Amino acid sequence: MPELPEVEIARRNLTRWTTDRKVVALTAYDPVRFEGDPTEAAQRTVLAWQRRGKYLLGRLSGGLTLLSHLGMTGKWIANPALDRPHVRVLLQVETRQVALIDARRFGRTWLLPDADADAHPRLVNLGPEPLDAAFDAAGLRRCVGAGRTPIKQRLLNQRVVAGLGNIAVVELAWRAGVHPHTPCRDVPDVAWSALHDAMLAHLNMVLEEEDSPEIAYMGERDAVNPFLCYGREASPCRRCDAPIERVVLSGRPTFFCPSCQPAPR
DNA sequence: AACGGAACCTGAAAGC
DNA sequence: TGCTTTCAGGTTCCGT
Repeated sequence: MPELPEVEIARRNLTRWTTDRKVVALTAYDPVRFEGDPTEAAQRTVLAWQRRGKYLLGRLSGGLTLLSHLGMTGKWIANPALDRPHVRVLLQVETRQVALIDARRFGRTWLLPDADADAHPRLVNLGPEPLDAAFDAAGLRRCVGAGRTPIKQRLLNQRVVAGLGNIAVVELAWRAGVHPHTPCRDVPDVAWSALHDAMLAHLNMVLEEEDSPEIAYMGERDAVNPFLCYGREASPCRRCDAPIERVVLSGRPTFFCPSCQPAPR
């Protein structure tokens, strides 16, 4: 269940594993979730891996891009065991192979000409990158706007900001002391810099905490909950000891502290 | 336009 | 123990 930090870690791993190497073969085992002709990747060189929101773009020589979205359970790993289940895409380069593992099959992969990838409908409407140095608290406020929609729902919209997921939004609302239900127009002026700080603090914490060749997502065996509020229903709030509550907002599990994140009137 | 709900999928965990 | 239900860090689509 990858969000921005997990996708960024995948980008760094893929860069380390495949950049400047020649593609021996690209294989798609799940045609329904793969668009394009995988055989066209052979003999090309992997030039670079980029990230936009939760999307990975693998640039190949000769003007082709391998576009990848990890869905809910996708992850790129190096040299998978031969009996590893759920291998959906296999990219073999000189000296190594990397695989997209995706149990739930919500992930999607495309092999497209660069121009088609850059103009892909999934990418063109994405909001700004949270980690862009030019994206500050004022920018966040501007993108979110002043409507009646709950702040959590707005921040989950990839057109508003690209890359934030359910956990990130739960975490940054807790960090900033803002209730997830707060209508955007009612977010206090002083809260915007707190929200922006919280966003960066959360993303950077996860980038550091989960940096590894294979991330164990929540729910997988061995997974440890590294988050401050998410998934901690009924546990004491790390700031004030009040029990964390769980509700459903926009169909997604939502955790908050009723004491440090007072409900909007 | 905005919003809720269903759909797309599977497997681990909880419930009976 | 074993069958059933619930739930999950995403996104699109469709009807009201």
